[in-house]
Amino acid sequence: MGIEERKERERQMRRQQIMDAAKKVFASKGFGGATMENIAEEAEFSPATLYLYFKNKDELFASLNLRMLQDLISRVEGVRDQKDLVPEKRIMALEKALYEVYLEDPLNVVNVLRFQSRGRLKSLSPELSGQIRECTRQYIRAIADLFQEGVRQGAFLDCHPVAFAEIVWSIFAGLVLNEDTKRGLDEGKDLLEPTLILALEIIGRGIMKN
Amino acid sequence: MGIEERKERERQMRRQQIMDAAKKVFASKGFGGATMENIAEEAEFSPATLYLYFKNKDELFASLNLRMLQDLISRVEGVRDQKDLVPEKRIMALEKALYEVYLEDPLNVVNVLRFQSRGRLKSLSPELSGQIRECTRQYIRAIADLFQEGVRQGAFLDCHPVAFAEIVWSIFAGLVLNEDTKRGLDEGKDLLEPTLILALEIIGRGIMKN
Amino acid sequence: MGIEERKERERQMRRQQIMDAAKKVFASKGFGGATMENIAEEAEFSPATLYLYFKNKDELFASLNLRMLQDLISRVEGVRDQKDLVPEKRIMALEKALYEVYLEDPLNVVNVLRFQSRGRLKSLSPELSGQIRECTRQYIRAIADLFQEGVRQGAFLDCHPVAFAEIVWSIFAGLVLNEDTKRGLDEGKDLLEPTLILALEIIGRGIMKN
Amino acid sequence: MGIEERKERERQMRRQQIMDAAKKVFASKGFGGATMENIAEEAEFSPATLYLYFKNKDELFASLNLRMLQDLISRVEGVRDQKDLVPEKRIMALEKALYEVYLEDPLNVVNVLRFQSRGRLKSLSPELSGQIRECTRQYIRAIADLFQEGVRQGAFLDCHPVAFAEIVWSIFAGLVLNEDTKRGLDEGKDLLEPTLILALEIIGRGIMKN
DNA sequence: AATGAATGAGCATTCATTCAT
DNA sequence: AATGAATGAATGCTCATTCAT
Repeated sequence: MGIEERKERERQMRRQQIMDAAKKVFASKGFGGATMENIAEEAEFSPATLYLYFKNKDELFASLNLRMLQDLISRVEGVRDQKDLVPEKRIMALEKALYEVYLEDPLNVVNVLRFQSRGRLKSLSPELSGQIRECTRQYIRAIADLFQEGVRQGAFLDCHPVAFAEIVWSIFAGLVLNEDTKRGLDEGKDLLEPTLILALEIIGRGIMKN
Repeated sequence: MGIEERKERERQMRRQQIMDAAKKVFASKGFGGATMENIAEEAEFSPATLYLYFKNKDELFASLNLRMLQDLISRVEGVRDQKDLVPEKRIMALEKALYEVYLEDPLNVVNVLRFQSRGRLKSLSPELSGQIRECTRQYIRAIADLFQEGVRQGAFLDCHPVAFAEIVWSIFAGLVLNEDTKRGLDEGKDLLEPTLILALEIIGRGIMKN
Repeated sequence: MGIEERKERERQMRRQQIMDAAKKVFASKGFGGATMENIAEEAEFSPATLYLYFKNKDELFASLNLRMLQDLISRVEGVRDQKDLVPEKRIMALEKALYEVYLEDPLNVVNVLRFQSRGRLKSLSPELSGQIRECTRQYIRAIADLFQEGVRQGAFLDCHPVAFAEIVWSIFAGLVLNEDTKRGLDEGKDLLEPTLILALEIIGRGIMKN
Repeated sequence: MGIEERKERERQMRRQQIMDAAKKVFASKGFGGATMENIAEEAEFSPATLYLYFKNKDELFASLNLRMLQDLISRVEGVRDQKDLVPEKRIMALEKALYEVYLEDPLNVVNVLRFQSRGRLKSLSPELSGQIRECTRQYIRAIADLFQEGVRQGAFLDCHPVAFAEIVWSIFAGLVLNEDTKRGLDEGKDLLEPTLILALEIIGRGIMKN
């Protein structure tokens, strides 16, 4: 019925509302520093209400991760599927995709990277942590595919595509965290993009067959 | 004189003792999970005693960072100063240096990387955050120098050496964190070194002239 | 008319439904451990609906008490009214009546006994606590009457019948709780009935004239 | 050393202080109604301090139980060991002992009885719950011994002494709870003792041979 | 120098209850 | 009549930190 649908839609909107608030708060205070009350306030709900939509703080945080990962996946898969681009261009398109994910929500990307740590999030439901695991596989897979294609075309050196994907991802993650650390030390301006471009150029050259 | 020195030496020893304990505890429980009492127990001191040697938990943690950073610096500077190696070899020596830092104390490297965030760094005393800033500059500088030398010798493409240094460092950091995350998800085995080698090989090829 | 009656009947049925659910839930989790949501789920209603039939959790619980007390009263009065039995037999019939009340719903008898405490009773609405008071009077009265009759017949010693009634009731209550406690400690088997029989035999002998 | 001893003594005093406060608060609000903060206030400590002396609320409460049970045991064993009394007198001495335990702290006896329920106290350490179990055995054993002695002397009927002990204990517990319930309903005065005396007289007569 | 003792300030989470629909 | 949604108000418990001794 239309009424059922509307209810469900409203429910999703409120969930979204809470996630948006959480994003802001986690971004400004970090996971440990943010309290459920902070988030509730920001979302203009009572703390108890948060628990109607998320089982606990860990799951709320993880849902943010998931959202970011899904965004990442769709962008990276987009690049993977642009089969018409020459390999070099695709590496640059990958750079762009990663950077866009970062731009979407810089602080939260940092948080996700920092907290996606072994066992740090203790009370995740199996489903959620399964989904996160799955997403992680998926974007690594997409990057690997993209690279594999270049190998197939004879453009790239033939090395383990998943390792390669992890390297690309690590550069991204490492640079993002490095940027955050530097700003913690220096209040400098954001130099992520040029460095990321440079990095992927080097990588690109590095795997190009002669 | 002698007596003063001895006292100071003893003081340093106890400091060391505490740092060793802290390293263990932070490594196994993370920063947030570790309590000052846990650390005190491990160090066989009372919690109050810790505060005679470290202003607070953050600074104790940061001191650990510092130790790791100093280790890192000395190793990287060692590589920089081996002027006789050909550029390619030096990049591999750099890889080795980074990996040794990791091996020295994997869990703590992870912790350092995860927690050196904007928010946390700002809460440190000016001296300590100054020292950390200085160390960060120093190892980045050392890597940059090492690379610069290659440029000077005409072996490497001429790009911003500091950016290059950051890229190398980010790969290291990113791979280390990635490894840790993967282990949290999958309990897989440690594949850091081969991936790190591959990464630096690619990077090496990528910056080689012609 | 007929329609009104039907409505009322349906209303009573739903009330009953809720009470049945509550009985189960209180029995398995205790008063403090049971939540209104638990009960609602068991009753297949929404929590809000419970409040259409009971003012609050306390009153819902107390209604259960009342039901048990009414069962108790009718059984005890049944014994009292069996005027043809010789006094000894009537004491044994009383034992049987008490034990049947227990069998009817052991866990709830325990709950009633444990929670009918000063503090809780005072928080009930005057009507409900009045009803409970009345019931308590009634079954004590019935036991007292039963005993009084024995005195009148010259079979029993002449002591305060209400005190006697309270003693009998206390033995029952005490043994039931003791049984429950023991099971909490030892997981032993249910020895209530033989002990209850023994107790009433002793009591019986104790009040028999010579 | 004297200094060690003094410290230990002080520690015990503070523990005692907390237990006294807890006793008051539990007595007036019941277990569920009392908060750790209430107790802390009454004890003139901070809530956190309570946790230096008791692992959690359950254990604090159970420690009170233990104290009461130990008092009970020592009194009942006292009666058991007065071998010179004739059986009837010893039953009355038992009555006195039980009543004294009650007088020592009426409200808490009620609480102990109400909450010594299967599984109600969830987070007890095995030691503590073991001690409680042991105490329960001990006082039942003592009453049983006392009765057994009467059997041996040929004064009492020969029935299962432990069952007998449980009956006596149940009468006591039942009357105490009944008293509390009545006061919840009526604010009447305390009639426990005469009823308890009567009950034990009846019991006494009931088990006397001929 | 070392610490036993104490605590202030928090914080995630729960749940009985209400009310607009 | 029934309920989905929301929440106010608690509360047990933790921990970094201090300080008298």
